[in-house]
Amino acid sequence: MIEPRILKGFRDSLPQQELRRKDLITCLESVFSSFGLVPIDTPVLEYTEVLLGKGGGETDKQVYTFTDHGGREVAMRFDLTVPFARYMASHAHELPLPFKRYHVDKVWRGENTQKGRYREFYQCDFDIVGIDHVSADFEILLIINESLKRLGIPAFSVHLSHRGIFNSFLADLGIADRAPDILRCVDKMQKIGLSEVEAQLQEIITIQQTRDVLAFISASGTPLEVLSALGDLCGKAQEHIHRLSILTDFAMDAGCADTLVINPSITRGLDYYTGVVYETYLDELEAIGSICSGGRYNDLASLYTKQKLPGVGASIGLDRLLAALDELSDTPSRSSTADVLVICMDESRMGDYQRIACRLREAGLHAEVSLTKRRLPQQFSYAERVGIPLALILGEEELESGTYTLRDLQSRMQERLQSIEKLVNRCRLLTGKGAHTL
RNA sequence: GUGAGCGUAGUUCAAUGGUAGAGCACCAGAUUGUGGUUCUGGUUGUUGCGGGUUCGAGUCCCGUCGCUCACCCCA
Repeated sequence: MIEPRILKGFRDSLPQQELRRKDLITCLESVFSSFGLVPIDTPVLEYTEVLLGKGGGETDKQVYTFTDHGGREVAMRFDLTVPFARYMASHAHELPLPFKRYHVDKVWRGENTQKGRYREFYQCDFDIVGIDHVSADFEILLIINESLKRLGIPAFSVHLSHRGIFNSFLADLGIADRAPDILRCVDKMQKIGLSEVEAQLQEIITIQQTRDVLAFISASGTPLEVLSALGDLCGKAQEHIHRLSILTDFAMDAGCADTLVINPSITRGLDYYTGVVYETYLDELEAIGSICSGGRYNDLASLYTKQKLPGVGASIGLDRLLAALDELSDTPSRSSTADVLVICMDESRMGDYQRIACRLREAGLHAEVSLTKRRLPQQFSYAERVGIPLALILGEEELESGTYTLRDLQSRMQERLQSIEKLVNRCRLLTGKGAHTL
């Protein structure tokens, strides 16, 4: 016998979790579509040189690579953004610009595991490519907002910053060459706090420079107040600050400014961001970290093409978001999609059971039939355990008289219905599924 | 990848180196067309896996796999 084990950092998904994930993805996709974004797909495997580019970075060590049967050096995608850059370079001439896409799929990273951090996980990306314009930055912000609202998340905030402002500020201090280290350090602000960041910064730059940097990232208040403070600290970045202020104006006009926070300590670790950057936190679950982040990257496709393809986008951490939704909602999750369980009273009447179940299915209801005769309590318990709300009892009496006994498993009330139409209507009412629902 | 802690029944947890246990859950029956109570009976298991020390290992040692935490990085 072979032990049915699975690899570290890889997981099976039981129906209960998988249904929740699918529901979540369906909801997000409907939001994306409502903005006119279209779905795309790219291969799981790419040439190693395509994914790693010039290479040398920290991500290289985490990428699964191997030599295929034809001697090619191949790599599994570790995010959806880099393959997308390659995709745009390959197909830009076939696509309308600006191009808006979304992509939800698995990616792989061979790093060490931790709670909520796995070697195989889902990413959910949405981007607008082909224009470098504040309107695109704003639309991404709006999509983040709408997504979280539609998921029923009560309170969240989108933290916004701009790489260009910070870089210009660092250049003024004469420490632009250490920008990547400083950004990485400042990015930990949320997690390790101000004093720890200060200590780490002093190992990179002077005490005075550290004070300046801390003053910069500590600016807080309303978006307008922060922008004004940044303007004082960083005169050469007026263009970038102006862009953020237009973005803020748009957000106010669109009625989504209440979730907006300008937070200069947000930098994003990745070095390919060049403009606005986003991080999204749940007010009630800050400890879980950012559940949606992204930003503007204006040089991403330059590895693959001379054509200028500026883009802006964001990525939702589905696993984190699922964990968050689990904590926030108290509704029990189901492991069935059925609305009605047709009870088996007599195995020789299976044809009748399925015939009636099909009538329910044609009416848009999900009907599952018990395949063997078991004691009634067992069939009821099964339905309740997997989350099927209704049971349809078709015994000798009902089949002879053409009637239907419908039981509400939760209330344990049941009633006799005189026709299939009445049965359908009653099921729709009890499950909250209107006639229009499919 | 580096460092640390943990791994016993489906689950939550016990067991001075000396016969592997309890609650909950689960299954069967009392009740073959009605599940929430009660009663009776039952399975709870190669103590993650593999070696070693010992008369004897869940317990001590080594290795391995997995989980958790920190670093790193990030979703």
